[in-house]
Amino acid sequence: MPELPEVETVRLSIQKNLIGSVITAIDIHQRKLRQKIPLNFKQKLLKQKIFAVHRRGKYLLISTSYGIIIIHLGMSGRLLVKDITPKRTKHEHVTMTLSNGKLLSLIDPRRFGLVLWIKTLNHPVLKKLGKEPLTKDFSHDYLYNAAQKRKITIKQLIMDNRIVAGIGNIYASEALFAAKIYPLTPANKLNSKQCQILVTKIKSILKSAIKNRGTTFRDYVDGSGMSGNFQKYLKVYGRENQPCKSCRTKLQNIKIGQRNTIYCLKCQNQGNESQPSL
DNA sequence: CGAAACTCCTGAGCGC
DNA sequence: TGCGCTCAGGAGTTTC
Repeated sequence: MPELPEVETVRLSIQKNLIGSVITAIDIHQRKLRQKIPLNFKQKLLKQKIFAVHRRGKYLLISTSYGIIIIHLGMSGRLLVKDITPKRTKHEHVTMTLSNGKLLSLIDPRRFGLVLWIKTLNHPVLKKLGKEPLTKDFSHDYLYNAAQKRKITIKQLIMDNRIVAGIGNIYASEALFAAKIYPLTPANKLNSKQCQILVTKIKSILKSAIKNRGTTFRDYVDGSGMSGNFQKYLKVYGRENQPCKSCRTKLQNIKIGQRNTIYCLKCQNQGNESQPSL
């Protein structure tokens, strides 16, 4: 499930093949994704040149000479740059032929992904997004202030893309473990120090995951089909009933907002007065 | 307004 | 071997 580090890894792996290329053909085999791919998608983008590939949260932004392609990989999405082959693979919903002889291909079995053409960055999908976690704007003051007004759990807060963009279930779970914060803690019960530690851990974990080219748990691969490495460093995600890497206590699983949340009962103290150490 | 429940979708994994 | 069931979950929508 691609979160910020996986999307960034895809971006880095596809950008060299895209920049400077012209889109010479577009084939849409399945329009029904999270939103329907508009009928004018092809007409807008045909013969346009690609200038840059950016990322915002979990969204990829491909800038062309006329507008921008927004791609979200949802749960099971893959965006591959590959050689042109005669037959299309299963669940290959959109392909774009490039002037350099490559094919940009979106494969998404569960169809939770998104492909849109937008004229400018001033679009509702992007405007709703919160802070970019690896920028200075995402500070402990910002998180603390955002948390003060909210009764939801801290895990739900950091997974809310309107607050901070790009953190999903894997990295939220890992960051809370690293910060020694109990995932069910109400957001407004966190003190300033805990926010500071949490922000620091979110940044360091995301950076480390990008360095390791993301987490391959099930489906995820980068733009060239290569798996990530960060799964080797996961401390809680996917480790229900296994011993905590820090204290050997059996890790617990709870549902928070319908999502599995693995945590250590001992390391992630339930008391607000706990003073997590760095 | 916030919060929680519900919705979309398909492959994998399971028991029988 | 294959059927039927459950689960995974990002983000939009609905309900209260």
